[in-house]
Amino acid sequence: MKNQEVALLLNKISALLELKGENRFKVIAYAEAARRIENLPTPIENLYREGKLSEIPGVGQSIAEKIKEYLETGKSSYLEELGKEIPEELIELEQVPGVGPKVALLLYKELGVRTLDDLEKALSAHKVRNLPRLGPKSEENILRGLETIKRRSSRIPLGLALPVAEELVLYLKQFPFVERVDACGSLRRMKETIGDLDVLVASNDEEKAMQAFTRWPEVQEVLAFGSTKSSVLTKSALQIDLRVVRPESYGAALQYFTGSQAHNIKLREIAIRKGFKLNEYGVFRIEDDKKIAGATEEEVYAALDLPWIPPELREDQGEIEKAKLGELPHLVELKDIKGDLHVHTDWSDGTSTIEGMVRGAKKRGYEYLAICDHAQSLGVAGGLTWEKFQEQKLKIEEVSQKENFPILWGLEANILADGDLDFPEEILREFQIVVAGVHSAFRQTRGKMTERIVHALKSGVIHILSHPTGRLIGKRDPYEVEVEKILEVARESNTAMEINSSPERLDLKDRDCRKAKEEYGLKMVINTDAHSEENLDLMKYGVAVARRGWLEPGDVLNTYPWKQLLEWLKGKRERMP
DNA sequence: GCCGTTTTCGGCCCGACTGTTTTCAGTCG
Repeated sequence: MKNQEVALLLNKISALLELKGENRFKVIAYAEAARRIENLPTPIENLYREGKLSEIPGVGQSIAEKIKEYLETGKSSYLEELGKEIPEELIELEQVPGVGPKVALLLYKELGVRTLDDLEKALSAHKVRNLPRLGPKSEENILRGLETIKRRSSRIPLGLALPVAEELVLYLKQFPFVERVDACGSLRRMKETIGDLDVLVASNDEEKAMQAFTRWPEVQEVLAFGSTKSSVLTKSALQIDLRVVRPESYGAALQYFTGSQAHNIKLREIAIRKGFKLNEYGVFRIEDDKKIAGATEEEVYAALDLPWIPPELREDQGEIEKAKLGELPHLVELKDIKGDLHVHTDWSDGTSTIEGMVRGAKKRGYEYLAICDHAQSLGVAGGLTWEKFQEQKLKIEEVSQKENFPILWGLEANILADGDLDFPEEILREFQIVVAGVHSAFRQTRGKMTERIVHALKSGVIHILSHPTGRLIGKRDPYEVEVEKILEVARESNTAMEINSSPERLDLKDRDCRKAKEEYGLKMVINTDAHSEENLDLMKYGVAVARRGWLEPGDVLNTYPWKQLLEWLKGKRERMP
C-alpha cells in the first residue's frame, strides 16, 4: 500500500509550490489531494490499475498524471523540476514553529540557510534579526521554536493525552468565572494520537480565565497570551491551546474548535451557499450580519439544515453528505457493551484473579465475561498446558455459579509462524470461545504473514482474531500483511475482528473497521485484553475506535445479550463451509 | 489545480496573535 508515500510526494510538491510563491489554491489543491489519499481505505495501486485515480475527490487529471508517473517509475519529474528551483530541505525548516514559507525562503535566499543546523548557526550569530521585517523578537521566537521542536515529542497517544485533559478540565471547573469547559480538537474526536491539546472555556471574564489557565501548576512556559486565546507548554512538553468565548457563542466555538479543519471548511462552504457566514462566534446572515445560531452545537448544525454530527465522525470522510441525507449511523456507545471477550488472569500473565475480573465486570454493568488466558507456546506469558486449562475450566464454572454470572471459558491461542495454532483443532473445539492472534515472528514477508493468518482462519475454530495487525502505536509498525485478504477470509470463515482497546494498540484501527463493515460485512468485538481488573476501563478507547469506524451496536458482538452471543459462538462453527 | 441541482469560468473558510509596522504580513489552527 503506497498511499502514505504518494501523500508524502503530493505534500512535498504542495510545500515547494508554496515556497515558490505559487497560487495558494494550487498549493491547497495538492495538500487536499494528499489528505484524501492518506485517508483512503483502499491501496492506491488498486485504483490506479482500475483507472480510477480521478475518482478520488480532490484528484483531477493533472494530479492523477503525477501519481501515475510515481507509481510506474518510483519518481516524479515534476518534483525534481521544482527541487531545482527550491531545495527540498527547506520543507524541514518550516517544521520550526514560527517559520513559515516566507521566512524559510528569506533565510535561504539572504543567509543561505538550508538545514536546522544552518538555522541554529545563523541565529546564534544574530544574523536573523537584520533581515527585512524581522527583528530581535522574531529571532528569539524562532530560537524558541527550534528548542521546542527538539523537546516536543511528536504526536502522543490518546491514552496519555486524555488523562491530562481531564485533569486540566477539573482544575478549570473550580473557578466561579468558568461556566463551561471542554477538551476539543482531535482529543474530542478521539483520534488515536493527539498533537496539541485544545481546550475551550465559556466565561464572561476572559482575562481571569486566561490567568487561571496560564497559572495551572503543570504549565512550564507561556507561548502566547491573548485576550481570547493563549498557548502554553506543559512540563511534559505537551502544547495546550486555550480559547475563551462568551456563553452565547459556546456551541459555535465548540464546533469550530473540535474540527477537523476539513470538516469545518466543508461546513463553512455550506454556510456561504445558504447566505450565511460561520465562525467560532456563531452562524450569521450575511445581508444584515444577524446572528441566527451559536449557543449550542445542535443549533449551529440545524442552521445549516444538518443534524448534529458526532465528533468522532467529523473528518470529512462522507459524514456531511450522509448527514444531509439523514443517514448518519447510530454509533455504538460504551453503555451498549455487555461484556469483555478477551481478558487475562493470574493463571497466565494477568495480575488479577478470576474472581477479581468477574467483580470488575459486574461493577461495570456487564452481563458476561470471557476468560482467555495464553496457551502453552507463549512461555514468556506463562501460557497454560491443556491440563491446566481443564483445571481452570472447573474453577471458572465454580466462580460463575457462586457469582451467578456467565463466564466463557476460552483462550487466546497463538498463531505460530507456519499458521498452525498452538493446540490441535480437536482440543480448541472444546473451548467455548477461541481468540487467536500473532504473538511472535513479526518480521515475515507480506505474502508469508498473509498466508499464515489465512491458514489459521481457515481452520474454522477461531471466533475472534485478536489485534489483527500487531501494531504498537509509536513503537512497532503493523506487520506486513494484506489486510483485504484477511478480511475476505474472515468473511468466508465467519470470524470476527477484534478491536483491541489497549491505547497502544487500537487494532483494528478506525479506518479498517469501517472497511471491514462496509465492504466485507464483518462483525467486530471490542475487547480490552485486560491483564488486571483496572484495565477493564480501557474499553472506552476501543469504543472510540469503533465509533470512528462508523460502527453501530449491531456490528459489535459484545453488545449482544448473553443468549444471542452464545448462539453466534455456536453458529460460527456450524456455518463453516 | 479542482470543482459545479444557481457555474466548464470564477470561485476557493475564517479569525487570533505577534512583530514590525504606521496599516499589515506572516504564522497558526
